[in-house]
Amino acid sequence: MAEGLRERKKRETRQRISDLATGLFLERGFEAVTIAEIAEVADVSVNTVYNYFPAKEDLFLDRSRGIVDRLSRWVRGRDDGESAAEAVLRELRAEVESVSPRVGLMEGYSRFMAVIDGSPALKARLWAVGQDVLANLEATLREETGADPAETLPALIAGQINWVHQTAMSAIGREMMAGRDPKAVSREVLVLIDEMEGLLGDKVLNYAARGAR
Amino acid sequence: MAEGLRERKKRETRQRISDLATGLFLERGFEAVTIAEIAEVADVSVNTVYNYFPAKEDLFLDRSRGIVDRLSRWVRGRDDGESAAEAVLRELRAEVESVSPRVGLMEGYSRFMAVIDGSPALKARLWAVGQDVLANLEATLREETGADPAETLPALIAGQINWVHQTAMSAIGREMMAGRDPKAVSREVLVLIDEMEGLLGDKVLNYAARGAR
DNA sequence: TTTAATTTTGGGGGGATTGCAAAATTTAAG
DNA sequence: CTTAAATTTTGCAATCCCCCCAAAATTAAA
Repeated sequence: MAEGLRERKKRETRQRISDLATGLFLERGFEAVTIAEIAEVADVSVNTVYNYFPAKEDLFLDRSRGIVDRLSRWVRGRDDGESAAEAVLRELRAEVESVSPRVGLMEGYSRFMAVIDGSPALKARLWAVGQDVLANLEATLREETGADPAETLPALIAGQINWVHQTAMSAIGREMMAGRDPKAVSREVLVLIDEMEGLLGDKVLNYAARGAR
Repeated sequence: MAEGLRERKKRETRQRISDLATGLFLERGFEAVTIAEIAEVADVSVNTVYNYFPAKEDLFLDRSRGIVDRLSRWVRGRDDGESAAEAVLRELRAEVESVSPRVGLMEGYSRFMAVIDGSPALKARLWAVGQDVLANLEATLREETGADPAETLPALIAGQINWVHQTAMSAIGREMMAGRDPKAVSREVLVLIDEMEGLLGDKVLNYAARGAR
């Protein structure tokens, strides 16, 4: 599967447009930058921008697509005897504890969050992504437990697990945007995660334990 | 405080525009109806429509503003010895059990939900309203418990309570949209609420109990 | 009746997004 | 290497949401 010139160019063009656009957004905010301007800076036509990105938001949130199965992967990879919620808590803690940029714990994330915070369109889009994550998780829980389609529990458990994840992520976003130090935020969020775990009911904490009974 | 001619006319005009717009949306969907068309049907100028409604979505979700303090009111009105979560569960059950149109349990709600479901803009707006509800609830919990501003628990409890409410509401929306009978949905959702209560942790269920120390 | 305050309207324009067909580029074939 | 087919880029026109401003119409107040 050798990659031809055409494919490579397409990939490069797409990346260049996204990078330049992101730079402009970080500098001046989402709404202040026009598609026409991005096209000009990237030296392509406006239509070409739309050939690669269906909407303006996709220029900034290009990566967010890759995380729709994040929770699902964590659940699928749970250890023996470990429940779905426990696996998510463990993985989440690992990311936070290691001050991973994948959860936004990095220098410069504050500007990124500020751009999102300043744009209702971006916030709405992020929420939509979150909905996909939730639907995905519910489907995974159903598969993993072989639950009857009429069963409502998987959706509820997914909701609870998703709440933990979302709450942690938004806490990170909020604190980072406030200019806090990533390591300090990491410590705080770990405490927050402990607190959330303490609030969860036993049924949630034990749902879909691998190899149980 | 007699109401002058001017005020009455304004109120009537606003209502007429909203009603006509809603009718068109229900008939043909949100995006398929243009503001210009609404203005024409209402016999006003496009600018007048914008004088009353800041955005197109407000023409359809005009009422949703009045519910931002719904959960807060329920919590504030909790009985002696009753916690915040218990109060919300009680009020929610009462609404659902009485097949109240306020929670969407009514004839014709299916078409309403279908319009929302078919429009990302409307869904995003509803989510934003939900965020307001959540923020409101958190503030109320802080007030009611006199929690320290640095305390994170109120936000978490608010999140859990909000989850119950949102989940119940979206279940209603989903089932109603599927053309189910309101009374049947009412019964089902009551079961769902029981199930959710069974998932909540004790700390959540007992938070902010009135009169407790 | 005159004057002040408030609404409505028309006109203009910016910016996102879409559709279409022509032009440019890359690939494949001969 | 030349040519034809496939793919990408581009220009152009158009739709629609939304905003701004000043003139015109309407209502309230003096």
